[in-house]
Amino acid sequence: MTNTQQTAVPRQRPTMRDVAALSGVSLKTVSRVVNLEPGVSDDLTDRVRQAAEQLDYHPNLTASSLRRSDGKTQTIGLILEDVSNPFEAALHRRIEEVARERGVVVIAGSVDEDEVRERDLATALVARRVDGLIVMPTGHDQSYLAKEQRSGTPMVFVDRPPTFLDADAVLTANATGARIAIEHLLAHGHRRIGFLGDLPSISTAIERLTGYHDALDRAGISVDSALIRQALTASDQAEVAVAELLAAPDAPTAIFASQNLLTIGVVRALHHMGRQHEIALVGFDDLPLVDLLNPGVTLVLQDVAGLGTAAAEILFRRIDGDTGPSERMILPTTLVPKGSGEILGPYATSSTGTAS
Amino acid sequence: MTNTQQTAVPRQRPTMRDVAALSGVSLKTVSRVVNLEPGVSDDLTDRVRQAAEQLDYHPNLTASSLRRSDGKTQTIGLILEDVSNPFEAALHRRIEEVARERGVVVIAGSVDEDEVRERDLATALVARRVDGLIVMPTGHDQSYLAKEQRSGTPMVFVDRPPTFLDADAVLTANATGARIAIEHLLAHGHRRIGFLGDLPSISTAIERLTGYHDALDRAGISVDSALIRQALTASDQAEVAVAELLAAPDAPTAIFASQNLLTIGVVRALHHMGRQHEIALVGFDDLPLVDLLNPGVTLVLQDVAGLGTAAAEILFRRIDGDTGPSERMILPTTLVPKGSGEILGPYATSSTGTAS
DNA sequence: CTGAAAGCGCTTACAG
DNA sequence: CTGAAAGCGCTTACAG
Repeated sequence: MTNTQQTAVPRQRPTMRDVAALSGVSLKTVSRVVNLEPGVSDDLTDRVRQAAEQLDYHPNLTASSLRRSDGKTQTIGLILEDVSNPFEAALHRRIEEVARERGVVVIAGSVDEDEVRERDLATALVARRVDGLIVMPTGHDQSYLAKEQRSGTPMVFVDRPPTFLDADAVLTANATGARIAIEHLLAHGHRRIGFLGDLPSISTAIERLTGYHDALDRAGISVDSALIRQALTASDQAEVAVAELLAAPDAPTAIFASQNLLTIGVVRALHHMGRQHEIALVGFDDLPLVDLLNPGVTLVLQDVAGLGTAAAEILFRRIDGDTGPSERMILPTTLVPKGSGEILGPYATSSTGTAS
Repeated sequence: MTNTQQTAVPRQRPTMRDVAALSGVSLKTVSRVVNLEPGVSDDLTDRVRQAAEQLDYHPNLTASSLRRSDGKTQTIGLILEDVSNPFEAALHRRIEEVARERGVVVIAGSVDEDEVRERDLATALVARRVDGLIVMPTGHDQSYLAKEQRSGTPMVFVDRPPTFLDADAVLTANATGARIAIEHLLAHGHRRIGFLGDLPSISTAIERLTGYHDALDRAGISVDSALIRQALTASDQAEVAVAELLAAPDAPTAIFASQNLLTIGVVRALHHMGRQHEIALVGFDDLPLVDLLNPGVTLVLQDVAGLGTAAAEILFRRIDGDTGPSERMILPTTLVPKGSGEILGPYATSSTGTAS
């Protein structure tokens, strides 16, 4: 009756050997019962179960996967830029759900925009012999993963395609999404439309700029490079850029923010200037609470759930042995009018805006 | 010169044995070089390094941890309600950062509010022999973890304390935070203050209600249970609750939303009714973009970074062998006035509001 | 239906 | 300074 619970010495974890000894059978019989292999008599099955229960035996999956012929660890790796970014956290959740149905867990990690961290994390995951990898690439060269790929670690890229590597990828139709956003603004009577973009080293940033060009080209409007501001990575930079754009002569009457942090900066700038009902705005990517703003912010939404689910499903097909040629899946975007994108521009006609 | 790269058969991964054979040394010497153990001649070290490079050898951490005397997998588990919830995703990121400095990766999983999933995830993590566990508990009984704890898996609880289990916990001062929120509203001349709460089965929900009671008690105001709405789990429920509260005779002039989803519902309801400048509001937990609303929403913020960092640091102290009595760390909140909480109530005096 | 031996890829505990 | 043998906890490939 002494109170030794608090300072209990960590007992050794029981092993199959312990269960075998207690139930008076061989190791192999315990293994059969634990793995639900058929062909063990009811009597022995019961004895093993009771012994396992009594000892509180829990199988060691790492030992089992080491010996097992397929070598599966029932673990996959997920390389993100930042697990706490809402878009990526949503991606993570979808991937987790697909994995969970198969008894697989996910090791996720953040590499910011650091190529060295991307490689270090990949190494750490491979060292743990994950069954596969889902990567949102940061660096501009994923050829370092080719050896791993050939060694039998399947990998799927998400949101951004791999560079210098042939692998599956699940992407958003960034150019088309951006083009539709610009066409929406054109339809509402805007001709001078500002573009706010992220680092041009990020493939999605370039694709969205391409969509901007495409829309203007199709409309026969020449692109004015003074309206294009790139390499913006944070909302305060976007805020400054908007102030500058609107202060210039021949200022834009509408703005396209090609990433959610930049959209925040634009909203902030317009509200501070009190011009939120005058300058039209369409943003790329979701933003919470945006419908409570006045005006609401018109957004181009990616299919985050679709991206995550598809990436995970393709990965598991590969893990299951599919060796077909690499696949590229492109998911469409949706433009959701909320108010800011429907502000009429100087070229608006009486019929403008009825389409949306 | 045939193009076999595309259909390359997965080569077997090279092992230490392969490196030993190629460099003409023993397995043990390779192990010494790989683990940077001292006392290997420069000559052999070079030969081993070259062979490893040539074969593209990468050590198998799962095999090494199986044999290693400390048995560490350099992996920890994180049990959350939802990895995509902003509060939890931020927690995840902080924990990841602390882990990364030690070469440890994080397996995180979501259990929603499902006790069965909580146990299943814990089992999956233990099967992989994680070095420790950080848990945001969902169920109302964590005694099932006692055996794991005694078997030597350290664990730290975060955000919510464990039930029926003695373990470290890092928590927010929920009652105090709620009390300060109510005192803020009282100071601005409100006497009838609505309370919106989550499921009373969630400990933090109860603590925040306690803070509400405390503030009113201290002010000598009797609690009117008609103003208290509990078991609200989603923003639309909060929206309905606000409509009902404000429609009642002797309606509240201020509202305290004790959780971020509920705050969203209140904002939505007030904006729809056009009463956002009339009814005061303080919310618990962070909400993005809230400063762009009109009025901005006054919030009680938790120290998310502090919670995550502290939980991880305590866990690693335990993993390193600290066997001291279990610790409970309570982090303070911060009230950030943004406008909605400073709307004056019917009992406001001329000096009201100067304090904040 | 049951089990003894070997081995997954590595480290430990020795011996030389 | 180097290495041969044993073993971490389990599954494989047999044999009975």
